[in-house]
Amino acid sequence: MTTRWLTPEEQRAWRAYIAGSSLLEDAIDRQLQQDAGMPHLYYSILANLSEAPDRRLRMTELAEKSKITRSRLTYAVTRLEKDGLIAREGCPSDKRGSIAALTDEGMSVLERAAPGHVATVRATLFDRLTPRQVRQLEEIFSEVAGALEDEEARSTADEVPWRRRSGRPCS
Amino acid sequence: MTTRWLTPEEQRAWRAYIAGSSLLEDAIDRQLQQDAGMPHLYYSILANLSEAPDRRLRMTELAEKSKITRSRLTYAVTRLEKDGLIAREGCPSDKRGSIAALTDEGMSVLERAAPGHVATVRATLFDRLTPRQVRQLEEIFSEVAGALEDEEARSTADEVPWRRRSGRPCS
DNA sequence: CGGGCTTGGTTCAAGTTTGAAACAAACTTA
DNA sequence: TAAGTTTGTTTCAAACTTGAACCAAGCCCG
Repeated sequence: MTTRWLTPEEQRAWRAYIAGSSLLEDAIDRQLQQDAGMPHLYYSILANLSEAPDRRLRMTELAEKSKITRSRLTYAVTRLEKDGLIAREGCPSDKRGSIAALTDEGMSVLERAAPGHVATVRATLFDRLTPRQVRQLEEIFSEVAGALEDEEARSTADEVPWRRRSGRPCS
Repeated sequence: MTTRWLTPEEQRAWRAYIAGSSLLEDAIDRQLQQDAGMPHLYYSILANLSEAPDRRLRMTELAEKSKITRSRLTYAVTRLEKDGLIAREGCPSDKRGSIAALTDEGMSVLERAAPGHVATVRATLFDRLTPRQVRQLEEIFSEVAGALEDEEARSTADEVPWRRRSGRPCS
């Protein structure tokens, strides 16, 4: 099939998105690195933990909430643990499992960093958008996220499909 | 000043954006890594070069177009040069300068990768959006990018302002 | 029970990113 | 014109990311 290239409007949107999202992430990373000594992702991990019941979560769940690989999370948690912001606990019910728990210090670092972070997000994003644009932003990225999550679910479920029926034809 | 927290709508939009943009970049990186052996950023660098007059650009210009630091670009170009996709040339008019030129091989790698890349961008983003949303996407991120670029310009211009007038008071 | 597959997590090497420092050429100005 | 500053780029070490490989512990079924 011959490629359907992007229309001029799509091109413009795509370029604006690439530029804007990259500058935005940079700005947020810089602010958090300055004021809290950690990149945005690490802050988000702490934030996700802080909202979990009892402020603790299995590694896999935390990775899913944070939309990152387990491997990346392992590295991040190791760092945050060294900093004393997270504690690792074994999972009693499943001895394979490991639980990340936000420490009191982690919570207070998070609380101290939050105002500056929100201020940056406002200054760079929300204070520049109309309410309608805020709604559109949500719709657009919910759609994208939803689609990509489904796809991921489907692709891991179907993994190597020809293996799932011991090679015999459908019947 | 007491923090203006995000409204519930803003919260939802922000979370959707964080999740969606991160999954989107991952998907695009994976596709390009698979099919072209390079991450999205490197592809964009080649694309930016391909559009420049004579397919060559000063490092700093290329870094600006790509919205990345010079340091990051140096690393990327070094890699792409090893792969034979870019050639470095000295700048005749300014001996400090260095020019990145897209090689023929670089151009053809780019051309071969383009269809798959566009297909992914379509499948994950544009084929899921209404024309109105495409327009909004452009407006939102143009606004953000514009603001952050201005800010950057302003901050580098004003650098250490108390030094610019040999310390004497305004008069 | 006892293989064999799946799941939860970590480890490892290779690749990338970051920000500060280093360099060198160009510019400015006394 | 020499000293000092700015500009263009690279270098370096430390931090982070990636994906594949690995190691256990649970699960399943004959």
